[in-house]
Amino acid sequence: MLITKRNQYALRAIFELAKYNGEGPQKISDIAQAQAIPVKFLEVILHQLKGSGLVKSKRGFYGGYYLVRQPDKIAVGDIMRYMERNQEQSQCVALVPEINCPFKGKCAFFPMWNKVKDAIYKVYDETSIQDLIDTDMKVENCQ
Amino acid sequence: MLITKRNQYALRAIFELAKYNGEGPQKISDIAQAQAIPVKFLEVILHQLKGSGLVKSKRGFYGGYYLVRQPDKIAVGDIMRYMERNQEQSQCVALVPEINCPFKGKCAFFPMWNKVKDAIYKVYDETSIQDLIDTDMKVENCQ
DNA sequence: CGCTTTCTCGACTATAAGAGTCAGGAAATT
DNA sequence: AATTTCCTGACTCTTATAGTCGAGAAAGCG
Repeated sequence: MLITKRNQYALRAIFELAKYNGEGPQKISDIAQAQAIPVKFLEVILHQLKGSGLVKSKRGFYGGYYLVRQPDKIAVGDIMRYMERNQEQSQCVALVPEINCPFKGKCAFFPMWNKVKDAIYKVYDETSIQDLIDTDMKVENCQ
Repeated sequence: MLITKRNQYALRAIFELAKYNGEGPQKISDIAQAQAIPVKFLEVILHQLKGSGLVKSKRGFYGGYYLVRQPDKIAVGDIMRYMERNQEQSQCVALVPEINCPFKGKCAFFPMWNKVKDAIYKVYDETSIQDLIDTDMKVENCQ
């Protein structure tokens, strides 16, 4: 699979937060239900996302998660870049861990993999969470 | 990993065949050695690739695999499309098997995933095996 | 012809990344 | 004080992918 569940869930969680942006913190359990994500797994993911500075949380009765920025100021690329940050350094364009590459520094495919990566992130960077919400509304109305 | 080993090996195998294009069939074992691919695994992959019509094989003493088309007439996209053909129908843009999608037909992310897929295949289609060989020569000379 | 080389091909096992869970703890709120 | 919610590390489970095995069949060689 091209995109891990974890990353998809991260995207969907922020998408869900954006829907209720300005209405106070949203509970993990509600987000999980709305986006069909296992609650415990989402706990882990949202906690991880705090590190990105995109979301903050509040504990207690009226607790939950909320967005720090407006949905139109958050690009999908911001989220994906954060979620993939650990792989970035060590991997040849999100593909082969460089340590295991038998063609270190002499790989004919390297430039192409880079182009692929750039092309993917171009789409990610051109898509804001607000765009996704707009799409969502269209889809809901049509069918 | 974005690209499976299997698909990378398929690409590398055809790349290797292209290097010796016109010099008769190349043995699996030679290709495997040159591209650091487990022999038995490569057997499976090359056999699979016959179905694409890109390669043919010959058994016996001077046997091996060879390209049907010229390297400049083979795009990386041709290979990748063939290797991923089974996933294509059932998967939402090489991502989530549609059967398991909780948002059937109403997914706000669907258009973005399509754009991503198109962007990737645009790069693949614009890169011929001959391009990779040209890149390879440059890389070899520089270092 | 018999021998070697090479591809053929289904069935099998192994591995590792990712998915998801558990259990107890800590802060807010009422 | 009680309840609700997030916090957090350590754990297990699952599945796709990777890779192997072994017997067989065509092609050429001498």
